[in-house]
Amino acid sequence: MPRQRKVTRVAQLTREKIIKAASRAFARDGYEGASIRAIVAAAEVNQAAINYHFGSKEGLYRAVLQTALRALMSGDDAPQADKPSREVALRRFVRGQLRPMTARDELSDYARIFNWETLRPSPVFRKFMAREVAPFLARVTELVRRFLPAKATDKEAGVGALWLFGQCSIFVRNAEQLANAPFRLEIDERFVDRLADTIATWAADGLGRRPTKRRLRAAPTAAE
Amino acid sequence: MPRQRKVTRVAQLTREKIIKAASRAFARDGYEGASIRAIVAAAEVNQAAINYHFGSKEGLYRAVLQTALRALMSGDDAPQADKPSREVALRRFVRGQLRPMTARDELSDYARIFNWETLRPSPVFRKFMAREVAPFLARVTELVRRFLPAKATDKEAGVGALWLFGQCSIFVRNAEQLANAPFRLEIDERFVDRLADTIATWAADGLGRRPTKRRLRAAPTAAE
DNA sequence: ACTAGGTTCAAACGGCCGTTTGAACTGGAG
DNA sequence: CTCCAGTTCAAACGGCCGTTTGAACCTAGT
Repeated sequence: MPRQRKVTRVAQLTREKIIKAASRAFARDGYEGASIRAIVAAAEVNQAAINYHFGSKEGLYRAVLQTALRALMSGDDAPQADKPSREVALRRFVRGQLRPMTARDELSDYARIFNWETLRPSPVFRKFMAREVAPFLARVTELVRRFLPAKATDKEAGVGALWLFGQCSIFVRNAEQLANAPFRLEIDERFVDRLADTIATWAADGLGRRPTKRRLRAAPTAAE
Repeated sequence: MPRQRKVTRVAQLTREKIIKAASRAFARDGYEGASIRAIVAAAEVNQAAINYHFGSKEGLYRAVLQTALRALMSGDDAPQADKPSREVALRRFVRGQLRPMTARDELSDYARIFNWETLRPSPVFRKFMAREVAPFLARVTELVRRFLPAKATDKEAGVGALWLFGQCSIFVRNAEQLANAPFRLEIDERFVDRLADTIATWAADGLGRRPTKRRLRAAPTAAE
């Protein structure tokens, strides 16, 4: 599918309908699990429209990832301005990460798409996104660095950033099941606010002290 | 498929070959992504054998989950005996969780199967496993409780347990990609040992202090 | 050695998948 | 108004999926 020379208004609307429906489908079922037929049914367009407008299912996914990344990156420009303390910045980041636990919108769809990618990276993601997420991660790395000793290496800060992501993402991924046994938690805005407090505090206290390397190394692992 | 009255030796061997190949396939591709044809090819058995021995793909998955749970539960009886300090116990747990980062065996397959389940719970998992994993999680909850103030509620300890899981699982899920940009880490036993030290220390320091509730609540979230 | 029942096998079934096709239909520039 | 590039559409294609079938093949008990 070579680049179109002209794009009519209705065609642009079709594209947007498809991307919107596709975002929901890819978030719910993953790239391979989502089907073209389900997407076009939700978008109320013809099946061939996807191959016409995006070339292939993979091309559509690429377009969805572009849309997702643009939305996730543009969301947090404003709070950059007021230079909050590291604790406030951390708490804000954590709360933003936990947002999909209660929110039910396109942003939480995008977050879930990236969750699928961490479990089974698609070829599209590997080639197209690997560099695009780097600046996003760099921002978290800088946040983490504000808690680490000055001489911490880039790799240590990167590990810290990933560590921070992990603390949030497990609650997002299991949000639905937290309501059931054995947790029996009521997931509402109030709960997520308190959870963000807890995680931010625990994380800050953990990062705050320099880890004493090999302090516990004498302990043999269970699996050996 | 009603219960067999007799099971020959060769038939039992066929079942084991299937479960072994299926564990790898389900771990790699997830329940829906793994195909019967790929499993029987790896196991070198006839395609109809799965429906004959397990009734359906879902029945096979149930059998794999049973095998996985049995292996995961039996793995950590021994270290219970010597009553290690809470720090040593924590470090040991973390190292055990990180094991699949370097190990390439059935246990890491099982761990990955459970990772799939947290992203997209299968009906089999919901019905069959919901109660079975409870005791497994209870053990982690007790470990977390040793770091929390005595008056911490069950729900708080449960949140702490999940928090601890999250810190480990993100490294396991992204182990493959840590070697690439922008991390460029060399994942070997030495690295995982040091990572376990770091996580255990950070987690212990975080849990060690009682979180000051609402300390940071004044900060508005970025997404609103 | 015979046989009955447990097990394997190749083939086929219907169904969903992503993609292609070619004709029918528009809408905006001339 | 005309016309044609841009777009929609219904139908079909080949391929992979889980499952079923019925005959062939062991194997253990008599």
